[in-house]
Amino acid sequence: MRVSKKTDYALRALFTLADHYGGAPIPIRELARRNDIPKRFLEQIMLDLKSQGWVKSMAGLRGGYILSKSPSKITMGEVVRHFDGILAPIGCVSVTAYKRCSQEPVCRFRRVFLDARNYVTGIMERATLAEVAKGSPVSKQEVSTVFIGGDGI
Amino acid sequence: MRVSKKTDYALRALFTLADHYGGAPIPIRELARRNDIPKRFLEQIMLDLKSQGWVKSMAGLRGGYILSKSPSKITMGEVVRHFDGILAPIGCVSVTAYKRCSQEPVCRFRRVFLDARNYVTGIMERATLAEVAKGSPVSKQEVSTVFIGGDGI
DNA sequence: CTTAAATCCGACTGATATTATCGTCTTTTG
DNA sequence: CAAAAGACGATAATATCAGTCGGATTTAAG
Repeated sequence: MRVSKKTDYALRALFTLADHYGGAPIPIRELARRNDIPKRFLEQIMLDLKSQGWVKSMAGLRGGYILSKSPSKITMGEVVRHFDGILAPIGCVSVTAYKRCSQEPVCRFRRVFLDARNYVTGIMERATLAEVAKGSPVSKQEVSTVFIGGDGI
Repeated sequence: MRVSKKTDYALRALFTLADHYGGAPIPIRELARRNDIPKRFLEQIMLDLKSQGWVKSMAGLRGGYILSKSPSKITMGEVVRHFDGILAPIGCVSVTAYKRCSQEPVCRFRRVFLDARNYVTGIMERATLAEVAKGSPVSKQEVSTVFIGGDGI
């Protein structure tokens, strides 16, 4: 799985909308500002999210976007799959975007990628906006924190 | 982690060489034929593998390639990292190719990708050519994962 | 009924990565 | 010396990424 900027931005926007679920619509300008996303780019993304039925829009003054279903009904896996096409690291172990490989019958390492795929799709498909926003654990051994990038968080 | 064709081809060639570790050198033509890889493309890849110290070459008649170290000393993780640059799904959770993100202090979903990264790098770094070729298990059998959503597994 | 704020739509672009291909040169050994 | 092999540098077609742009439409408030 590789997560593109587009997916990243889509998730940022969706989590913001999840925080305000039930409230007034939030305009793109505000979503862009709060999540540090190029506004014109986010426009495209929001239209895409709308066509997938994850958000609803209201045009005009005081318009904007809201989630069109409960945050517990949208998973990170769906979103990544929609924008990046695949959760698996390689086509031969993908369920939803399987691509045949001539070496499959004799491949030595396919099972390793399959293992990775199984774990990743597992957590991604269970990662609903609601549960993730709440901070519910995602895996058994979620270590307290791993500091990456020098100065931690 | 996304696995490119180049990485895929490199792994195919390496596993073939691992099978013949200690034996005579195998020419590119043969590696290409056996693994269904464009020969001219594989040339490039083998040079790259050589510059990384994973294989050695012998020019001339009866020449070809051999592994330059034991199959137990080369991991799939190293190979993927070399060719694709990153094992993590996104820069903000990468250790070896960390990229700062403006939203990191407030990001809701980073931890989910971090979890995926931790699992994937774990198995990839344990996946030596030797162990994988042998068929040894590489995962940690963490079947009873955590339930994020309400409906369990 | 005008206007400002918002979404909607399609085209376009520049940069980079991917997946190779090609021509030529050098090295080795039977 | 000839055949087979690797070494090296250049080129190229295509795809993907990450936006940008211009303008049209919708809506609520004044």
